[in-house]
Amino acid sequence: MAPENSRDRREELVERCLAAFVQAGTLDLSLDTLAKAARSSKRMLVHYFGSREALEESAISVLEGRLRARFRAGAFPRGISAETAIRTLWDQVTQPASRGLLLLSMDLTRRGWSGSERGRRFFEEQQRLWSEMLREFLPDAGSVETFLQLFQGAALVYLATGDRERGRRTLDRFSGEMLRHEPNK
Amino acid sequence: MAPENSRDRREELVERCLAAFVQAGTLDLSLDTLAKAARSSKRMLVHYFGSREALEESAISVLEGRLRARFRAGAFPRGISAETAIRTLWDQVTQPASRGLLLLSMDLTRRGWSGSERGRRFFEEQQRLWSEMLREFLPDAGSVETFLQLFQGAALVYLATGDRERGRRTLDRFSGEMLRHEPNK
DNA sequence: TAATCTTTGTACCATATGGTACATTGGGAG
DNA sequence: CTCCCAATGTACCATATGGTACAAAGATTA
Repeated sequence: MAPENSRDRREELVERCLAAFVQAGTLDLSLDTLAKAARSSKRMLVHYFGSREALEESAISVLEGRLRARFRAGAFPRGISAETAIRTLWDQVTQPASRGLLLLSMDLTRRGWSGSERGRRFFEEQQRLWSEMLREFLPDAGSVETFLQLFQGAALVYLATGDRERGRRTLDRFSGEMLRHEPNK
Repeated sequence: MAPENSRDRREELVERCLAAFVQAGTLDLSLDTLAKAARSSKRMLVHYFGSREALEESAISVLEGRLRARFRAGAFPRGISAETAIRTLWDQVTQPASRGLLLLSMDLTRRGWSGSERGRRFFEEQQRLWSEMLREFLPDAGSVETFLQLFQGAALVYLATGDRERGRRTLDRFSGEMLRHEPNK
């Protein structure tokens, strides 16, 4: 069913653009490329969003909403062990189908450290999200902090090499450490 | 002393361009910007290197040479503890003066995961370098692998937030774990 | 129906970019 | 001195990019 009013059309366009960004693994698509991928035209993108910047902002907001839903606190069943949660996270994030999403997140993070305030905000929100989600699986704030950094390093290695195993090994090792110090509960 | 022959001039130019890349924290500088930073002209850059791509290749090679010298196996005195070595590495890498170098390395790594074969090669060489350097401080290959990923995640967080402390904390924690399992030697 | 508002295409523009053509200079070799 | 080749500047070109002008075609409303 085709969208009826202008707001619906805008929303449909932003969905399609986000899909294109995810597929490309970056926000760095020209308006023409983007429009083609979204089955629209540069003319219409500018018409509905006013500028490329505004379009990007809309797409990022939608992306953040999705990630919030997917990685919110309580996204995993309460009962499962830290090992299971960690393993599941890694398997999800490094699924081939998720690669675009991971690349796009990394692209935003990179924009953050290259000076983009929006990129920095995105990064900080993801950190917060994951921290809250992990708090119920890991024993203390320090282990959450370590996990986050280890996971990000693992993700970076995965992106650069395509090898899921390196990260899986180190995360398993991390889980093992958890166990050794917190063998119960 | 001014360079005399054509090869010297080329080398001087590549040094200056590398310095510009480091200062910018990325290879993504236009030839004009680059030329200005190198006190030369686009015309001359093309004259000496033939193309932007060749220029980048030269600069990357020089960069790799420097990193090889700085992070080679044996770069640290044999006797020092893993804690000291790790702490020193972190302090060096996150020194404000090193920020451009870190950014540039990350930029190359990103190019690697965005499809650049050269970027991938750069990344793998750095991994190899650091592995060899760390082998004499860490007890086994697994801990080296974990350390590398943790360090890279820490560096990413440092770049995105500017906060050196987060990484310092998790690396100290990692050192502590080492100690707990390998209290002697 | 007439008037108005939204949507859309086509052609265009200004700017940036990597790179080239051409002419000029300047120093060393014969 | 003259010839030649490297070095260099200026102007230029083709392409890509974000964005705009203008006009036409629907759709909506008075």
